[in-house]
Amino acid sequence: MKYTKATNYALHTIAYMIKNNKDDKFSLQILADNFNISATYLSKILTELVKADLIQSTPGVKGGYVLRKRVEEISFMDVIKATEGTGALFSCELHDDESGCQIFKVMKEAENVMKRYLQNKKIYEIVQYM
Amino acid sequence: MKYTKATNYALHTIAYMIKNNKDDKFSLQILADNFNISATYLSKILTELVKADLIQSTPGVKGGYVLRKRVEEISFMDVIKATEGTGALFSCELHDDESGCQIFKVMKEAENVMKRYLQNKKIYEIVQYM
DNA sequence: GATATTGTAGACTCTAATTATCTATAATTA
DNA sequence: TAATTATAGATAATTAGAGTCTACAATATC
Ligand code: SF4
Ligand code: SF4
Repeated sequence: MKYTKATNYALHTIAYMIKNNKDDKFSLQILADNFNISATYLSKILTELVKADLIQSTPGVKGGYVLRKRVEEISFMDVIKATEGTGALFSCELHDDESGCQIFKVMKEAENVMKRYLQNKKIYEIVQYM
Repeated sequence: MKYTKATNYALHTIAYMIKNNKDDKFSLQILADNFNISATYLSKILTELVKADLIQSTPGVKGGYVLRKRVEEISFMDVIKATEGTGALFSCELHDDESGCQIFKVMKEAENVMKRYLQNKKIYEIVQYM
């Protein structure tokens, strides 16, 4: 069980945008060069952030990505949710109804305490130390 | 990012043993039949629990598995650690030194709050409700 | 000591997810 | 219209997860 690299790239991209003039527009190419990955690949990741309404994209000349929210409103969890999805970390198909299951309940609550922590941590808070 | 099925099987096995006379010896075949998986596959999983000293195995006639600890000492985390390993959920190779990294620090602490929760939850506590 | 029983190690297979890349297309500005 | 920028789609490589099968080692019982 590991976070995907996509989550890593997404977190870094947001951190990068906040760090380098949070109101600027950033081009895909510039951002992708930072990680040495292809622009189309990063695009797929950033498109998830667009769908999550964390950033906005505009095509065409002078286009690029720009933050959609105030930095105080962008938490680690917001980004992670966009790239990792919302499914539970623990699930099973042995019984087909997990509700009322004690094992599931514990695992789910454990997941929730982690997520609450990440929801309360904003990315801008740590950017100044990078 | 999801927990592996091996973790699911491991948790269920321990819960099963606690529920069905915690001092008995259980044969691999009996346990595997519960999940409809091959005995050798479950063996690989249970061997991890043996290495983690949670259960003990004895081969030969009248052999099987038996709990190694008092039920008060077996937490969710103990079992999960055995099957999922101890590596961090979040890691990266972009910078090769993660220590001092702010992103890593947040992600690691988030993971830790989940793990602390799971360390405090003992399996026997929920068995009675299954 | 031979035999039946039980767990383990190793080789191996199958599938699905992750991690990408490349090409083509759509939208926008100048 | 041409240049620029993001996105969708097809596709491929790699890895991790999930599982089986065969052979083997250890133990008890006769
Ligand atoms: S007891 Fe819970 S975790 Fe176990 S098989 Fe049933 S629903 Fe799944
Ligand atoms: S800043 Fe931290 S998470 Fe990002 S690449 Fe460096 S070590 Fe990894």
